Amino acid sequence: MLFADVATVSSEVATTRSRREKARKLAAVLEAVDPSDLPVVVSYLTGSLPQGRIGIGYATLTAVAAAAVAAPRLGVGDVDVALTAIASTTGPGSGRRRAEILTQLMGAATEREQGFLRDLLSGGLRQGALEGLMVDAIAVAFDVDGDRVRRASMLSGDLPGVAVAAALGGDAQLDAFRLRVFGPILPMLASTSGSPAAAIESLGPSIVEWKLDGARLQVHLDHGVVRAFTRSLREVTGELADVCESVRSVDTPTIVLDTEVVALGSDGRPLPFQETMKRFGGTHPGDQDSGRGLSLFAFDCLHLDGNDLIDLPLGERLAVWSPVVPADLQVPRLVTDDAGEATRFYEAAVAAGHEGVVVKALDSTYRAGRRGSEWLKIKPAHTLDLVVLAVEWGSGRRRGLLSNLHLGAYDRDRDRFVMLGKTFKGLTDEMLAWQTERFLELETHRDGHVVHVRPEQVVEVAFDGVQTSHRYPGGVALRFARVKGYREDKAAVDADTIETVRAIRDAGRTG
DNA sequence: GTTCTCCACCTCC
DNA sequence: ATCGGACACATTCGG
DNA sequence: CCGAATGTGTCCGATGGAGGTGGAGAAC
Repeated sequence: MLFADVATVSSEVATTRSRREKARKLAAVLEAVDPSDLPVVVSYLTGSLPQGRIGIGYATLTAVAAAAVAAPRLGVGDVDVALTAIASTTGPGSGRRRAEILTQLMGAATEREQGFLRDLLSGGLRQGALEGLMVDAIAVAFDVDGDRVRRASMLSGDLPGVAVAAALGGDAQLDAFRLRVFGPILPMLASTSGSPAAAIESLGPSIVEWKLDGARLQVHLDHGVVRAFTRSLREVTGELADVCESVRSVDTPTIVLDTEVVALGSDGRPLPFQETMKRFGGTHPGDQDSGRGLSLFAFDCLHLDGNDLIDLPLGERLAVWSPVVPADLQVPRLVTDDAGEATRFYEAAVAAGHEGVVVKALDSTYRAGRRGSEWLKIKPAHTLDLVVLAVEWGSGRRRGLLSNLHLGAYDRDRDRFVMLGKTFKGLTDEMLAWQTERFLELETHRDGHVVHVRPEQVVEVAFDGVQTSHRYPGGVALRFARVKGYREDKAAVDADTIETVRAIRDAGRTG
């Protein structure tokens, strides 16, 4: 198949609003493509590369200049070969060599193909369709059941492979995708809820468990061999030898556990998230800290000794696996349908320094890869009134609007505002329009795409916590900041100061 | 040539 | 990770 | 009973901070 056909359908999909229509257009291409090109085409049309990251970013892309050809001649396979060559180029001088290969590829592409390649390589493909729509497209193209496609994708994390299976073997082949030990599946995710009481009310009898501020880890044990995978299915067995070792103490031949790993202090209280991450990924030989000092907390089980548990209700899963796993490897939990009890458990978890709780419906199956309402997470939020120091012009669908706010608080010692982070979240279209006008009025000067403003506009910002920062002058940054609303009743002198921010940080340290 | 610093990229949340 | 907007589908409402 | 209004499930896109790795180029 010509690469141009892929680029063309991408731009058609981008201008189509209806999701069903997008899926139909994608399906038409899938039907036409040779099975040998199918995985690559599925990958490109979901905005990803089969090679994964290949070391080409915005800087390289903008530096590459090549005249476009008039008539398409690149095959999908040609592009794949070129990108594979780029991905496999490493070592001294590799940056230049990668740019050369990219220039050649661009020089063989039409204008439209160049644009598609640029979007694809920069990760900025915006066609309003990614994996979700591709699942539907595969179902339409090969006349198979959409739910089976979705399930196969979640169980394998390999949508291109699923497409090939659907094309060659139909529903029967899709059903062959099963949970396998050492074949990680996409983890189930949680939606957000406002309070434990609200969560219990909507879910009924539930498990309420600590939400730990660490990293998700899916651990597979089979006859003494342990392998571990992150939320995105990256294997981290080698980085977490100690954690894997601790799972070997589970006294059963074969088990797949859904867990969280977190760094705990000597007092048992959790250390900051940054500390957990530091202990991940240490690939330096002899690094004392790497992989050490992480505690594992299992909260679910996907497979036990030949039996897949994911289609059992949560309560039955728990009854099966809980007796098998040592108590000190299990997350603290409560089974209840009482809102008051759940609330007290949540408050205790927060007081112990944890993020909050997750409330899970006792009768829910394990929906791999889905973010359903059967799991609800609750964490406390802080709120501050901060001052906008600057705003960045938005891109994509926010082009032409001032979008990303630089947030600051007054620092008495330095007699100036210090920046605490940025946010673009929580803004409605109406607020975006308003703030674009407002901040252009307050503009003092520009620096690239940053518009600096007089520090006068107060904004109410919610955030999950304060983290230590080496980027910002106050030494602190807000985690997951989002706008709650503009405070037109407040002047900058009425806003919160850096002292308040530090107080929140210190309160979090000691509980 | 070796070391140091910066930047781009990537992945956790 | 968070959030708002958009679309598809199910359910309820107004007549 | 029908079409409109409303609610729910999902997906998509726009971007946040920390920290680690590896390459490029400057400093020595």
